[in-house]
Amino acid sequence: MITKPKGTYDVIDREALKLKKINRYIDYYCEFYNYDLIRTPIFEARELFHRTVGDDTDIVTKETYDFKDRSDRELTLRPEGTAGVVRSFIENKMYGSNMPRKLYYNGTMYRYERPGNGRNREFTQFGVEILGSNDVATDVEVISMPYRLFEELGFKNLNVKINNLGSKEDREAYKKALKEYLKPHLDDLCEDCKKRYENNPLRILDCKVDKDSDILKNVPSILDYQSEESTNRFKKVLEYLNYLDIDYEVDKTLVRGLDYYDYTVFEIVSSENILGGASTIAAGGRYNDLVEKLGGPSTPCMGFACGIERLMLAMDEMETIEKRPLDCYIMYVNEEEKIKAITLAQDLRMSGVSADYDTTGRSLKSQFKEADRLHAELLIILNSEDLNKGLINVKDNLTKEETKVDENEIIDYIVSR
RNA sequence: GCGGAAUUGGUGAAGUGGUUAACACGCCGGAUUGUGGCUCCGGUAUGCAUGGGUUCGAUCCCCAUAUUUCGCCCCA
Repeated sequence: MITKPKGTYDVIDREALKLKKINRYIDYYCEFYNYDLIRTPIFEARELFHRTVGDDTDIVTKETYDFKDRSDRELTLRPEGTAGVVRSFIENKMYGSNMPRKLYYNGTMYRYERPGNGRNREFTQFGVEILGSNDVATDVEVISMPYRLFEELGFKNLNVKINNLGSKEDREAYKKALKEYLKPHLDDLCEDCKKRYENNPLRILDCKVDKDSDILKNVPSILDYQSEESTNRFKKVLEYLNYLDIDYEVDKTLVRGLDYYDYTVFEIVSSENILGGASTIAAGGRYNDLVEKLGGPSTPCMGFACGIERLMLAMDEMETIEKRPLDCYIMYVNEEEKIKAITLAQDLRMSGVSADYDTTGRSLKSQFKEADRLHAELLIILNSEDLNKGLINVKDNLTKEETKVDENEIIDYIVSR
């Protein structure tokens, strides 16, 4: 038997219903928040992700799916969504008009990592990018939009963790201070942190191993090394969050795994037990230098990405998902009735009524059972005798009332119910 | 990449080194030969992830592989 590749999964039955619901909410919400849909390629030039996500990040160094096509082009399956959106923004010269540009995407991403609960090699992210605004209202919108969306989907205990990484200069100043502080304690840190000390000292802050050590408890705060402008900006973000009634918690150890972030960064965490270690359902932040870095005009941006699989997982705990009931189920036994069944089904469907009938040659009894399984609201029980008189037998599956309706009026009769 | 656990039908699962692998749900058929959902009766794994090994004999013991899962790393 050929099985699915490791780290991939099929979406069927109940999962499919959950996915449909999530996707509907996403499209609906994005419309009301005035975001335009964007779809970019699933593979891009390898170079793109090195320049955006960062050469030293794990995502790029250990987790990408890289391949050469038949003309030896170096390509990579996208590990995240922002890079492609920014590339498209520049390539299509979207900066020329209609700024800021508010975009949303919803598609599969690929990372070669160890699969687990809420983690897959092919996974889906929905995300939003606002390009061309440095206003704090933008930061707040990008945080509140997914927060409200998740609430609407049924999430109860959501928590926003937020931090301010400041400008590039702020971060350089802080890194310096951090290294200064850690230098005498270097031997007490875990192996990974020793490596991080040189490449990416900020990441030591959210190290799980050393988290509870006194060294990290007394570490200088990133918030103390920022310019007045940056500090005031962050204050304003928090103030606006209050206006929008978003619960948040400043977490000064929150840094993100992608290199392009600056100023506001955040995560939305769910406390649903089923998520276990995958409790972060969305995360994002500001990236004011990225567009310029990729060759576009200096454009401040803010965005987030959300893991659809994690939403689907958590939805199991929250509610029953049921298939929408069928409007009509048509039953028949002989050939004459069958022909009427297939034509009537077509007419009903074209009139906006969902309809179905048996195609496996089941007994009438089984057809009744099937109708109940589908929660059909109306049963159309065809029989030759009535058909010859131009009548069709319609039974209300709730009241059990049966009516004979003229063949020519059947569509109107059902539609007007 | 490192360490632990798991893997029995469509599903939830019981089980034992030795004839036909419980039970339940579901599904199919019948009682009711064209009006069901209740009830009753019957059917439903040549098979216990895959490949080796130990054994007279393995689903059960051992090894390997795969997949899933938990923790680390990382991250959505």
